[in-house]
Amino acid sequence: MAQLRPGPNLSRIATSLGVSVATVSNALSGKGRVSEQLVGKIREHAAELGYVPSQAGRALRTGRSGVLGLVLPDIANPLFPKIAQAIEFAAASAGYGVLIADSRGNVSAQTEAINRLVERGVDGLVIVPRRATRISAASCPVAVIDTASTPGNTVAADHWQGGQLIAAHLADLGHKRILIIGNNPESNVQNDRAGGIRSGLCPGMSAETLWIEKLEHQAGSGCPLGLARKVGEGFTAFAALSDLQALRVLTELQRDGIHVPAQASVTGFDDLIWSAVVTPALTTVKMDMDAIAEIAVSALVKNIKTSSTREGALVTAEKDRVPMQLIIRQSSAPANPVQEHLQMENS
Amino acid sequence: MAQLRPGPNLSRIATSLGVSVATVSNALSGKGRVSEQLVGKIREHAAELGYVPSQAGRALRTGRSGVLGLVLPDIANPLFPKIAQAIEFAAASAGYGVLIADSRGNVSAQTEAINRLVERGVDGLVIVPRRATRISAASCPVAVIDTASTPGNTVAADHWQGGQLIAAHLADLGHKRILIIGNNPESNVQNDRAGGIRSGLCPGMSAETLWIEKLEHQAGSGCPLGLARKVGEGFTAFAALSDLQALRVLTELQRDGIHVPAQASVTGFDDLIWSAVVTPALTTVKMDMDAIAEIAVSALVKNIKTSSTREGALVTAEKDRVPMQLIIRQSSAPANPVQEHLQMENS
DNA sequence: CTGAAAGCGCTTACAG
DNA sequence: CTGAAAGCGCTTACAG
Repeated sequence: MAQLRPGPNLSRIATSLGVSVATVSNALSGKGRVSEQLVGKIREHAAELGYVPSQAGRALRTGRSGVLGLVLPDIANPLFPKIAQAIEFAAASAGYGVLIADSRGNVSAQTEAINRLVERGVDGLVIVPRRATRISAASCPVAVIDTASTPGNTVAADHWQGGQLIAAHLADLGHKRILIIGNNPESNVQNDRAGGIRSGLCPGMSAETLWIEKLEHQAGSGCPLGLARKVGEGFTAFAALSDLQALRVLTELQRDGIHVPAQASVTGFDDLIWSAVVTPALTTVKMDMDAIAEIAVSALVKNIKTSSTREGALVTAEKDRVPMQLIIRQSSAPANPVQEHLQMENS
Repeated sequence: MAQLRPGPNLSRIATSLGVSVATVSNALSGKGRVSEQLVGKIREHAAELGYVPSQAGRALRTGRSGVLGLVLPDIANPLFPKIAQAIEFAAASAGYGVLIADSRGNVSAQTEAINRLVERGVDGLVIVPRRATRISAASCPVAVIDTASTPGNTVAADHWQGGQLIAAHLADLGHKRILIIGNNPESNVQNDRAGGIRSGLCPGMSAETLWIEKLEHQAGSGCPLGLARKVGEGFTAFAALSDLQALRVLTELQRDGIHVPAQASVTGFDDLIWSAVVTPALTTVKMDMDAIAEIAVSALVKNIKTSSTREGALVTAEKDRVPMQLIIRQSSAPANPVQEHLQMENS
């Protein structure tokens, strides 16, 4: 049988150096009590040989794979890149790999995705759940990222506070009538954001909410939202509950000859890739994904290292709310001369 | 020491059934020659017990982890969701898991990411390279996804042909002067697309290329591109080399009072999430990511199963070019009454 | 400070 | 058709 892993293993280093594998293992891991000089010699030799420890061997022995699973409701979601990047970074920093699984489609696909990951032996799971799914305890520690309203949630952006930032910003700009625009009345995230906006309104301000239908991505753009008419009715600010909807709002207004921000302000959420690219650039509220990922991963890792059984439960200790941050861009500049002047200069 | 994996293992099933582990293993894998009835009994019992094979044990024994690595130049890239989703699906269908790594930043980060994955014991690697990186042969099979112009490339969308689709579409619409808009003259992908467009022009048509600077995502929108002036100069079609740039073009034109598509057509590439959402919806050219992923993964899997050594090289046998597909939406409807009528009806 | 030994769970020739 | 045995590479008590 061919040598499957061409690289050297512990015993090759051991024999080559005339010591035992146990000593090599201890020297390399820094755990056992090995003499300084021997440690040096062993490490040097290992490096020379280009030794790479076998994850399989280690995993079999320790019962830990060193891998975390990431389950997403829909990888095609535009927020995904940021989540994945942040989780991957946090995991890599903690010495873990990240296995992905897409629960595209329904809830049963989510369960399947979780199972696939568990079968691959992940030590823990980061789950961004679909709608308001309750995650039935998997057989490993689980961290859930969504909103405070989600049962079993561990950590999330403070969407409510994010909404308040939008409200305060629009108040500063002097807006009185706000139209909140979402596409999913069932979404915890969107409800938190909308609630935050309403709770943050100042006296004299009012808000209505418009739930628009979800677009089929293939089908081309849906019905016009009639936003120009809303401007006619006196709405001057459109607060979308996601940048994707903000984009829809912005382009429809522009197409219908409404000038943004001179005639109406548009704001979004999430600071998605295009928010800085469109003209005018979108004012938005950003999650601190790196912080969220860091909290989720470290909670998971702590749990993994603590409990010696793999029987996992939700890592619920924390329940962190990570504050969001307002990013002011041109789409919500106030429609007064001073601001317009400034805006022209830096555009 | 606590039982790390709570689940049953082969020997538990074996003793519980009074047979040998070898027989259980053979029955479950369907490889060995085990009597029909015994196979049935064993499988049934395994299912009852909720047996999940240990990947670690299997990996250690076989030298294969059953995991593929996916290396991306920048996970924050908006194309990433589609790539990841497609690769994950293709891999899962072939019985493989997908470990991700982000080579954010420079080329050395890419090498590091590859090493991290190799150290985790991936059986093969799917790499979307940065710029024109040459992938130095890693110690496992590698499939590279980029363009035909990329050295060592295995499979990619036919970006050139995609460009030709755009050219033919604009020709059909009666456009004469085309402005091609890209942001990276070094990019193989963008050059292929631009070349395809130019090569597909009909007699009487002409194209110029405008390379715009890359936006810093944080910095807010960059300088205006002066597109309205280009309309004044007689350009009637703006062919962006990616939907992100198309979005920038579309919103700037609209902000400056140019009506799309009445006064100018706008097209993009990639069918990114927002292309169907904006008003007017973007005409674009779509990659068949599922096909690309399927080809890359199956080439990898074939190579993994064939070669018994893990010494991998680039899986270069195929060199497939997967055709792209034109998706016509409102942003490039011709500016004649008939079309405008149709457009109103289905909008 | 160092080493001999056991064992994690699996698969695969080989023998019966 | 079935089983006994070896061994993948590692870590961890335990003994010296």
